[in-house]
Amino acid sequence: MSNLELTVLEPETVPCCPPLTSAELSVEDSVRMAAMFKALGDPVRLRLFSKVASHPGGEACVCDIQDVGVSQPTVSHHLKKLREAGLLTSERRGTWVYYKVAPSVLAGMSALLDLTR
Amino acid sequence: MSNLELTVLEPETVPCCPPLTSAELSVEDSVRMAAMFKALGDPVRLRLFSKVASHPGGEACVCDIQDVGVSQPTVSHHLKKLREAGLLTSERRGTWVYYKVAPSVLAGMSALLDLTR
DNA sequence: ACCCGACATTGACGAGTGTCAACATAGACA
DNA sequence: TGTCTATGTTGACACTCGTCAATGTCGGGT
Repeated sequence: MSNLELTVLEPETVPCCPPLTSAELSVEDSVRMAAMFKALGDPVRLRLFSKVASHPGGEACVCDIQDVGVSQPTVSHHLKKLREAGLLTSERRGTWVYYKVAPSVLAGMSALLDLTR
Repeated sequence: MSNLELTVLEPETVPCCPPLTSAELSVEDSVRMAAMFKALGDPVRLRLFSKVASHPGGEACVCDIQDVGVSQPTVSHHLKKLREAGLLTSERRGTWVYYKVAPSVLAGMSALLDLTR
């Protein structure tokens, strides 16, 4: 199931946009990128994302990262949002579900904010 | 007046955080950075920010960028949010108010998302 | 078959957000 | 002073969001 979502998001691995300082964002790009920024625009989600990104191997199961001060359903809800935004992918292995970052999308966001060029 | 706000935001020019992939974000940092991501998490705001950032000289008056499909008060409202998030600074020169990007803050966000190191 | 632990979904609620019309303010210029 | 233009503020409204309790689902073990 989560594999299907991953497939859907795959085409977006193409580098999104030139740096913000070099050209004005198109309407469609602004909608797409704003959705990603929005996903990181909540402290709990940003911490969850940070925990996954900094975890050894670049992936973590929910049990490793769910200590963020909110209830388990809320954690699950936020992880779903991050997945839907294309920032995380999930995979079930036995009892646990593992989340990992979607590196190409992150690189796109970084490039968008790059000021050096 | 806007100069006062600029002064308040000045201390945040210190590079915020290590890259997300290298260490887990602290609670306070996640609150602070999430507020910035949140400010860019609306398509209209992201386009306004893009228009300012890509404008020659790195600054633009409202009249240059207000063609984003919403009313003038809404544009003003969004610019205020971007200012409060520390992403833009404003300065009145005669009839027009000029907005420019706060480069150090942007650099901090870019560094946070940097995957190369 | 049963239970238990890991994670997701549903439904509900208060708080926050984006938007506009109406109005206010501040400079420039006659 | 008065008027026009540029921009900000206020108040209201529909809608979205973050959160939790309750419940559901899926796998592993006994």
